[in-house]
Amino acid sequence: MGKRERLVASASELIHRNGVATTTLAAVAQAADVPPGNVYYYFKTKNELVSAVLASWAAQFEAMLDTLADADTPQARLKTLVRSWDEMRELVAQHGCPIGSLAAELDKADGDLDREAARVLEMVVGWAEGQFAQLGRSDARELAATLVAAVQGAALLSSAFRDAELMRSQVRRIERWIDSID
Amino acid sequence: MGKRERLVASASELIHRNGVATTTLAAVAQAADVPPGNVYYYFKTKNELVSAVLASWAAQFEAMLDTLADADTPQARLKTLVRSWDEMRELVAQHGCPIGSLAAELDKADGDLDREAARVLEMVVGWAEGQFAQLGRSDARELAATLVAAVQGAALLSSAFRDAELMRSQVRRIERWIDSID
DNA sequence: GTCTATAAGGCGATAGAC
DNA sequence: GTCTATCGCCTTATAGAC
Repeated sequence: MGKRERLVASASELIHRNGVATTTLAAVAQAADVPPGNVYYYFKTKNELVSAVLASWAAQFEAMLDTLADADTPQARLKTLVRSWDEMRELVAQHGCPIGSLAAELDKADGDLDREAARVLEMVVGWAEGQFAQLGRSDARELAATLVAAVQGAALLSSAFRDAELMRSQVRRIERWIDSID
Repeated sequence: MGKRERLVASASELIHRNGVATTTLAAVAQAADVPPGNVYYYFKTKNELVSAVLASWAAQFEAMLDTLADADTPQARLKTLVRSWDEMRELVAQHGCPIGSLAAELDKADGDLDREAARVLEMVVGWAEGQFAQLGRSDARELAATLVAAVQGAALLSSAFRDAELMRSQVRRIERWIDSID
């Protein structure tokens, strides 16, 4: 793994754990085993590094879409997506949803990183909307928002209460809700 | 309004808008019209100020509970609570739910402010649980988590997409869900 | 092309003046 | 009891050495 790649991976993890504001470039460099201060050779500013982290989450979501293509029905695909938050529930209970908590923090920062974070969330909502549309629902957009909001809200409560089981039970509930839709 | 009170009010607003990490004590002092650096006379540390902000949110929620006592049924009380996020949807679309986004940020900070934030959220979930219990539901805790998660998730998406209507339509949806419970 | 030394600025916090 | 001047630290970013 190249140095630039290692920096993005380290930044992703540290930002998920500590947030953008608290994560220093020195800490990212150390975690990535790169000389401190040298980060600027790969990224002109800290924001550019955060931008690369967001792009990495977007890529990870697109990779997941390939896995999802295996499932035959929209319902099965939606449930597989939702289950991915359950699978990482211990991590979610500790630091929240990586994308959701990052989007929430960047919303309060100035600059336009918040728009990039919104675009990643839009990928998820937009894909879910497509699945509901395949089910013939004219309110597909609202259903997609409901789905993603349920996941994000559960992740927020799960991390606030440090309760991984809350994430689990809410994901199960969302799965039943998906099954109830025709 | 005394200086201490003004400081807490200014801190609440600035933290909601910019987050804890980015909000400086100098900015809080200026907004509260208090000499800069003088904040330390009223609060020994920055964390103590944030703690006072959390206590102020807790007090505001308890004040709302008095209003809620007017409603006759658990359903009516729950819907009135949920509608309060709809009423401040323009603010939510800009900076998210004040309590939810604060809890999310503090979760990533060290110290035990995150536990205080969790306690405020627990007040809300615990109260909702009581309402569902009055409806005779044995799964009252899970229903309460579902309710608060739906609100918090909607607030997160609403602010990420800067879409106040998303908050509105999701609140309406939650109201219909409350009505469907017996 | 890769890395290091250092600068510039801003922050929370303190000590002590009024 | 109230406020001000200032310290010391940390962080991003740059200039220039290897």
